[in-house]
Amino acid sequence: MTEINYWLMKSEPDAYSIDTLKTDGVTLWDGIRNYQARNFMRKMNKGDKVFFYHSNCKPPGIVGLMEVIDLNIVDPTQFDKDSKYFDPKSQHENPRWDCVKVKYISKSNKILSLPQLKILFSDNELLVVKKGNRLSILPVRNEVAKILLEKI
DNA sequence: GCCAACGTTGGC
DNA sequence: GCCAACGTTGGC
Repeated sequence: MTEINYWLMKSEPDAYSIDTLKTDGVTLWDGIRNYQARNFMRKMNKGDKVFFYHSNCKPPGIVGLMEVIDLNIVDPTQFDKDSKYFDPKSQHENPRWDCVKVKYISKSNKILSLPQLKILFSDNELLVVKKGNRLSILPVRNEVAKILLEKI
C-alpha cells in the first residue's frame, strides 16, 4: 500500500485558477521549470492530496483541494514552440520535464489566506509562509495537512 | 515598484 | 569549480 502524502501547488489565478480546474475537472500540471519542484512531482503517488494555492494575487492563499491521479507524464509544452514553456534544450529521446495529472476535489468556501496561514503555522510547519520561498510545489507535513483540511 | 531569495548561465 | 551577472518568483 502506497503512502498518501500531502502537497501544496501554487498557481497564479490569472494563469490557472481553482475555478478553471473546477470546470475542467482534470488537468495536467505542466509548465514546471524548476528542478526542485519537478523532483517533488516525481515523488508523488496516486491518491496524494494537493492544496491549491493562489499566488501573486489579492489575497494569496489556499483556495481548494485536488488529488493526484496520474504520474510521470512527459510535459508536452517543452516541445511546443508556441508555448511559453518551450525548452529548446529538451530532447524527445530524453525529456527534461515531466508532470502529474490532478483532479478537482473541492473549492474552499473561503480562501485560507497567507496572513491566516502565518498565524496558524510557523515557518517550519508550512514552507509556503517562509519568506522568499519561490518553489511552486512544496510538500506539506501530515500534521499540518490535518489542520488545513479542517480549515478549507 | 521594491526587494529578498534563490536558480541559471557562461566566462575563466 | 568559482563567481559575477542576470532572471524569476511572489509578497508587500
